[in-house]
Amino acid sequence: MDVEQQAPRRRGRPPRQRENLIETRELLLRAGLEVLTEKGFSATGIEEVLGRVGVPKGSFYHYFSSKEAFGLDLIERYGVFFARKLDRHLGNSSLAPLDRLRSFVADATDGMVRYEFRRGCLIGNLGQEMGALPESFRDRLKETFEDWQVRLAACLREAQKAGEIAPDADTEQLAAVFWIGWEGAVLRAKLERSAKPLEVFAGFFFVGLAAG
Amino acid sequence: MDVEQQAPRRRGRPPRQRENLIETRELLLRAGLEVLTEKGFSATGIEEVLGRVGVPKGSFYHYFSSKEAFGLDLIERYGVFFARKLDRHLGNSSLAPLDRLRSFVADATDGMVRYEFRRGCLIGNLGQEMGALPESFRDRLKETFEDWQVRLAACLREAQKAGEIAPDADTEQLAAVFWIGWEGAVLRAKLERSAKPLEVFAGFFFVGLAAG
DNA sequence: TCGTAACTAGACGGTCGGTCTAAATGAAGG
DNA sequence: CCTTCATTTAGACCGACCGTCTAGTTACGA
Repeated sequence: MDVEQQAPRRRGRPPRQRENLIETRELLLRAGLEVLTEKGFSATGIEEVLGRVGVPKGSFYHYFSSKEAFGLDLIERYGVFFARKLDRHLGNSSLAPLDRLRSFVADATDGMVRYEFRRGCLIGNLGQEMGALPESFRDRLKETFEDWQVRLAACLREAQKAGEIAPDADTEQLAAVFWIGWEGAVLRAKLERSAKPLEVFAGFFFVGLAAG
Repeated sequence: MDVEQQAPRRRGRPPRQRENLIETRELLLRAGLEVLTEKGFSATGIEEVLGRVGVPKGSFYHYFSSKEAFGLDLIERYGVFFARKLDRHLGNSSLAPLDRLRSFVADATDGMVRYEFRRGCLIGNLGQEMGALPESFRDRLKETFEDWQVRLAACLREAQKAGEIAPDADTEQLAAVFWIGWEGAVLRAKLERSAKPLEVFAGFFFVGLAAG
């Protein structure tokens, strides 16, 4: 799924008939996502992103006012992309609530395997880097985590109704634990180049769920 | 505990009588630890490290063959420092085994509070950055985690003997879960500038331990 | 006192992020 | 059709900074 290099670009305003052509801005965002999930923000130069898709620097600063703005856009984008994936799984009412979470775990694990554990989670990456990032990133990253947490908590409440977990369990807190641990597992999986950490954490989480 | 700036340095080989004086190399490592736990490896320039302690660039490359070598030294150093801290807690036989782990958690939490959540775990930081780091770091980081895991597993076995956790629990795996989740919690605590993630994860972990 | 090892000063080349100007092209209006 | 203007690309350029390296300074041992 690598972003393919576009053919050499013609100068000037491009013809409107380009419905099949991927827009430059879109191209930059996709490539940015790829690179930043691998290397993070500080370690990535704009030029590397540009090089991947054969877009010159002038275009970048036409579409984005700065690297910081580009990063914020990527966070937004990744948050939406991920929330959609999450909903696809957690909202799948043909499965029992906890099986929906299991299916998300399987999907995410598969995603890491597919890229040979080179790519992690953009939000986790940037969170870790926060010490070196523009302060504007912090709230966005926090909000993104909270958003995911809300979606998971809803699923856990359903699990509660279905009797899969204890009725007095704090679903909000359990959802928080999941994302805390999951990010740790992704980090570790990237380091070890192995799906083991993901399995180990998920396994423990499901056991712990039962214990409330 | 910030590394204080040394007095302006004289040129040339320093007099041997410097027992009270902190050695330059030592100074650089301490400052490096401070900065890298905050900002990671890629985002940190050696000039920032040098500036903190008033050491000129030439000295750096006298003591370390490269930034990479410096980083490897820091990993080694941090690993030892942390293992010692771990042993102090987990080997404290005046406490029940699980209380020893609790005391480590409290100590580590306190450490993060003290630095206002600006500093995280060096190993976790670099692990996340691995995509942009020299490949030589990978094994060191993995080994460090494994080392911590072994130490914790020993403590958990004691807990098992003391009947604090189920006799058939897989202590190796539980130790792995702890470090996976703990790193995630540290990441999140840094992002949120709050001890809550640490508490939330630790709380869940201890409950899950009981459930085996 | 001289030679060498230990250490420092800072120049150097290279890269990066961001800006800026020029050029190319399509769209809209007459 | 032809002019004008908005849109987008090309890439030179600048200042900042990074990691490396060489020349130089100083202490120590013989």
